[in-house]
This record gives sequence, C-alpha cells and structure tokens, in this order.
Amino acid sequence: MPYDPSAFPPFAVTVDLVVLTVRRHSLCALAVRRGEPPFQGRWALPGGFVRADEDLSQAAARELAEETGLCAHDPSVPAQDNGAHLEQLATYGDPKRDPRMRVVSVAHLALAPDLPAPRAGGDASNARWAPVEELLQQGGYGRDGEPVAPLAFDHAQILADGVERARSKIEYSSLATAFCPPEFTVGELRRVYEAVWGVALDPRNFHRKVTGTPGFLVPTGGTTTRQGGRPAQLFRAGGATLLNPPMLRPEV
Amino acid sequence: MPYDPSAFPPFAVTVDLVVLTVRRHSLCALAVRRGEPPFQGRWALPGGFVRADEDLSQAAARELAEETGLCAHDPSVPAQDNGAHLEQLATYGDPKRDPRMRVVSVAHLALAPDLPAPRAGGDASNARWAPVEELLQQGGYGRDGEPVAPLAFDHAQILADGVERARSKIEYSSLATAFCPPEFTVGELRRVYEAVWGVALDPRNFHRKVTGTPGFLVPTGGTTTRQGGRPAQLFRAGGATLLNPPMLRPEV
DNA sequence: GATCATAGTCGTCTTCCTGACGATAAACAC
DNA sequence: GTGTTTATCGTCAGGAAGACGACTATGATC
Repeated sequence: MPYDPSAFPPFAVTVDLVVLTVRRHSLCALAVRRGEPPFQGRWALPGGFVRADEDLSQAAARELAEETGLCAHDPSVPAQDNGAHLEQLATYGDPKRDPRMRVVSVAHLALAPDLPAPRAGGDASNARWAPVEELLQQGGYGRDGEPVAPLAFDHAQILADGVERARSKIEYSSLATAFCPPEFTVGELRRVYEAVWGVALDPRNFHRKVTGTPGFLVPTGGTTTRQGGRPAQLFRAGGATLLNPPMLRPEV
Repeated sequence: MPYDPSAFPPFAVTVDLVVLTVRRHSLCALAVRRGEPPFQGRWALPGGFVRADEDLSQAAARELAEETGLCAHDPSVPAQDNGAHLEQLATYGDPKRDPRMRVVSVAHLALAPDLPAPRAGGDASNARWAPVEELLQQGGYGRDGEPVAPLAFDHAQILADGVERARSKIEYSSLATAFCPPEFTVGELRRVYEAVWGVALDPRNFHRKVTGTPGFLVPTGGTTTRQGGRPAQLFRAGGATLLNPPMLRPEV
C-alpha cells in the first residue's frame, strides 16, 4: 500500500513510571495524586507526554528527575552513584485506557535506593511512597483502615507488571544493588531480596552465594554497624551484571 | 499542569513484527521488501499502522495473519494448534527513526513452526525467510555472495532484540515448543534449541532433562521416524510454561 | 563487668542437578 | 548381515543449594 499521511490515526504518546524502592522492609512504589480529571484525586503512577524531539528513554529520565530528583543510570554504566536504574517495561495501548483520547503509554521501570520524601511539583501531599501491595489491592482497605481506591487508568496493571519484572530480574542479575546505597552490607542486600520477594532467606546461604559469585560484590575495606550486632563488611556492586547461576527464589 | 489537547505532539504508532522460525537447522526471520520510499527496495520487518480502534496486540495479530496466515495464540492458551506465540517485545521511538515523521513502533515477537513459503500481498518475491545472522550482518555478503544491505529503519536493532529475547526465554520457559508442530519428538525439540542457540547439545542429557521435567512434555503414544534411525516417541507440549530449573545454555 | 540479644561469618552434610560418556535399541541403506 | 543413524537408558563425578551448627563482635541490660 502506498504511503498516505492521512492513513494513520494520530496518537498521544506518554511515558509512565513504575518507581520502586525498599523502605522499612517493604517494596514501595511512587504514586502521585491526580489534580485534574479524569480520575481526579485518585492515585496514579507518575508520567507525562513525550515531547516532539525526545526519545522515549529521555522522556522517562526527564519525568523521573522531575518527580524524584534522581538522575537515571545509563544501563551500560552500572556503577554510577546517586542514580537509579531505568529500563523500558512495556507499552499499553488499549483504545479505551484513557477516556479523553487515544493514548499509548510506554511504561518504564525505575529502581532506586531509599529516598527522602518525594516531591511532586513541590507539593508533598500529592506524592508518596506506598507499599505495592497496598496500591495493588483494588478497593480494599489500607494499613490505617482507610478505604483504598484503585489506581487511575490501567496503572494497577502497569504496576503489577513492573513489580513482577523486578522480582524476576533480581534473580539473574545484579539489579538488587540498585535498591542499595553505593556502599552496603550483605545483610542490607539480603533485606532487599526479602522485601522484593516477600520471603525470608537464610543469612548464611545468602552470604555464601553473593560473596562467592565472582564480580558481584567487591569489598570496600570498611565496616559498619547499622543494624546493631556485629559490624559487617561494606561492599560496592561489582562489574558483573548477570548472575550465573542465578539467585533462586524459594518455592512458595 | 491542566489538560490541554494541544499540549502534546501527534505521533504515528505502528507495530513491527519479529517473526522467527527454524528452517533447515537455522534460526530464520521473516523479511519483506519495501515497495516505497524511504528505504525502497530494502528488506524490512513486516509491520504497519495501528488502527484507531485497535489494541496493540490486536494490531500485531492482524499484521501477523496478513503476512503469514498464522493466527496468534492467546498466551493463556498455550496448547492451541496451528498458531504462533505472540508477545510484545519493546517499543522504539527515536525521533529520527523514520525520516517522514514521528513514528513510535511497538515491536512484537512471534515464534512459529516451520511454514510454507511466505506471502506478502500475494507477491512471494517480496517476502522471505532469511537466517537471522544474514539479516544482521550489516553490509556484508550473503550465502550466495550477493552484497547484503542492512535492514531498513532501526529494524536490525529490533531483530537483534527479538532474537536475544527468544534465546533467553527458551532457557526458562517452554517457548521452544512454539517452534515445533503440535506433535514432535525430543530430537526435533533439541534441534530447535541447537538452532536458536547455535550450539550442539548432548542428546542424552537433553532427553533426560526434557522428559524429566514434570508437565513439560506429554507423550501422545505415537512414534515416528522423520530423521532416519530408530523411531522416536511423539510428544505434545504440556501445560507447564515455566521451566524450573531452567535449561542451561552452554557457556561459549 | 557479666549476661543477653542481635547480626555477621565460617563450616559441614546431604541432596539434587548437570556434564561427560558408555551401552543398548530400532530403524534404514547397502 | 553389516554399517550408519538416531533414540533411549544408565553410571559416575563435580558443583550448587538447602538445612543448620558454631563462633564472633557489637550494643543493651542488669
């Protein structure tokens, strides 16, 4: 068929962000409160329109910086400091996903270390870290007994997909270190796995596994006591990005 | 920021397809010859515009049917016959990826059993199965000594990403059976792995692995001799979609 | 200061899985 | 029948992981 500029319908293209972190031993996602219809007042994932001259990953990095102040890692430079891991997740384009018009959203997944309180256009009450299970329980009740409205649009599905991606990807990659500060202990890394998977891991076998995988962790020489108990060695993430053999997620 | 319909630039949204199959012991992809500029006469991945009332997966399934006659599997019904596995791959949106206008392409990955010669709008000379390494060697020479032009647009990158997805996904899922006819032998399944990974696998260990994984293969009772040699048992794909522990790709 | 609780670290033992490879079985080509 | 090809079963050694004991080094409590 010949090229005809009028032959395609116009779309709006957005990026939405699943920003995950680990706070107080639970996996949390960044949610922002919508200020306008549709879904006004409801919680949603941060996101926005892709600009005319912008690549998708640029748009995602810009939105991430606007919402959190984080600067996105280039995936090829995993040892950067003070940044977050950012990768494309999936694209959602149901014709009815936005009642206003045809919007295709390219969702991205960001993993960040624990951060200070989020900001959303300077208004802290309109952005928060919430445990993912709280955001995903549609129409249930939150920890404080308040009724919980489901996320706007199809954002519950997007969040669920992002969480699943994170859960499976820390199995066979060193991505769990993206949840940690630049220097961390084996115990802190283990608590990341435990929070993301929602399971308890044996500290001794975990220690053997991560310290025995070449290139995964490199000791910095320092020690610290952050949790009470015996001081622990500090490590940085090593150059290895793939874990082979993988970390095994315990059976249910 | 308030909602303003003029605040976002219009995009064209397309789906592109990486359709993979195994023919003559090598991994092949479907390529179509472009009939109009840009890249006129060059090979490209099949694809087209998403229609106004169509979901992304519907558009991909429609394009797949138009190009190959295959009907896409619903991923939740893996035992369907005469269909192909279809899943979303990734989305490509570089502002300059199409010189005509801003096009965002949602690439999909399809895995199909060996098929008769492809058709593209009824014209067989404009569609072919080509070994992926031939399509990916930019500016080299094909098997027949003819110079090979690289794929149009960013389709070489999309194809490479699709091949990598297929290579890694058959490790931990039963997806390799999507390359096989409804009934197949262990040897045929092994040759799929060998073609996709480009390695030789030990027939005895492979047999032990696939027949020992519960739910992966179910015997149909029949036997066949398709390759010469002793007749082999026929199997269908079992209900298990995840392989745990995974099939290990040999080190290089 | 002794005791206890908490974490971190090192070992051991058993079990399971894999890679390497020998041996047998059942077809076909000559 | 002999050789060739492919399928299938078995054996054995090595590595990785789960279960779990033991020891170490801190802070908290009495």
